Amino acid sequence: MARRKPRAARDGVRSAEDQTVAPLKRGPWTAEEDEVLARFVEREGEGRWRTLPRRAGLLRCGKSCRLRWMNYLRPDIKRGPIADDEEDLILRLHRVLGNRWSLIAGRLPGRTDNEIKNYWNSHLSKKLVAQGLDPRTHMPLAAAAASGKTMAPAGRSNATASVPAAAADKTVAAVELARPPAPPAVQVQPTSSAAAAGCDVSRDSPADGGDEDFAFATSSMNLDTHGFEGLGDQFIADYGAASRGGGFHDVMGCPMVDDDTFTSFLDSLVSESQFADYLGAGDAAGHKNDQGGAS
DNA sequence: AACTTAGGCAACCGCTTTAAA
DNA sequence: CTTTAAAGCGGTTGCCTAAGT
Repeated sequence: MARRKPRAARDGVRSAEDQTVAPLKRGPWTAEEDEVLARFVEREGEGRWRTLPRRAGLLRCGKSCRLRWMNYLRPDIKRGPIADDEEDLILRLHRVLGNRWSLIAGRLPGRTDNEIKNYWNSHLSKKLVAQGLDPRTHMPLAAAAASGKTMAPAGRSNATASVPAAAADKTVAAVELARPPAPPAVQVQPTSSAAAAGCDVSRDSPADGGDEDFAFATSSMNLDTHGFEGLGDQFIADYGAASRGGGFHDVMGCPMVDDDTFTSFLDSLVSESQFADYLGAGDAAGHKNDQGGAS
């Protein structure tokens, strides 16, 4: 449901994308528009969003069309309330990934990043607070307050605010993992270490299918005295060794893992049994089950 | 019944990265 | 190498509605 009054109508400002001949429509999508868009995309396929409105005969910007399709019209969208197992998975993934909504959504078939983000903001974050946990760090609120170190907002905004774009990377976290912070629990921030190591810690690229690498994600973990999920940092090292068959790579002076490794790691979160397998046998060869990239 | 408040969520904004020209 | 278009992401906004007073 759309209820937002078009911003242009509120402040008279039009974006560059709106500087077109016909005034673009904003706000709620009508059933007719939905039908036009859905039919067009089904016929022509996704992509070329910028020109799609004109080709489809819609008075919307391409961005709006893409968003509408991705978050609402796509045939594989799952409707209905978030199930308990989905909620549990979101919690676990968020603990690892932070506010990487698209990546989290990529592990919940049929769910969109927007949906998960909204669900988090309106339900889960409050749930954690009610349990005495910091929704950003998943640490006990008292501990977080005492340490004065809380997880910076995950995702690009944080990264961009503190790290030059060119400094983004897949590698930093592994460096941190090799030297986990001393207690009390501290949320590792990619920023300083990235800068120090000259590594790149920002978002993943669309080209890699949307999967963040293991390194960045783990940089968002709570590397407290118990390690990830209380399993201990050794798990991380073991996991990397098992899934790569040779331990973490070392590239440009920064140990790192590839997308497959990280994907397997995420899959292990999706499946408790797989997770247990990793802990037990360390045989990750049969567990690679990439479900695709982000939404 | 009328009014106020808070929650939920779709849509939009600003920004970055990547690829193509 | 530079510029531009396209795609994608996370944060924010603000309308609608249910609950509370």
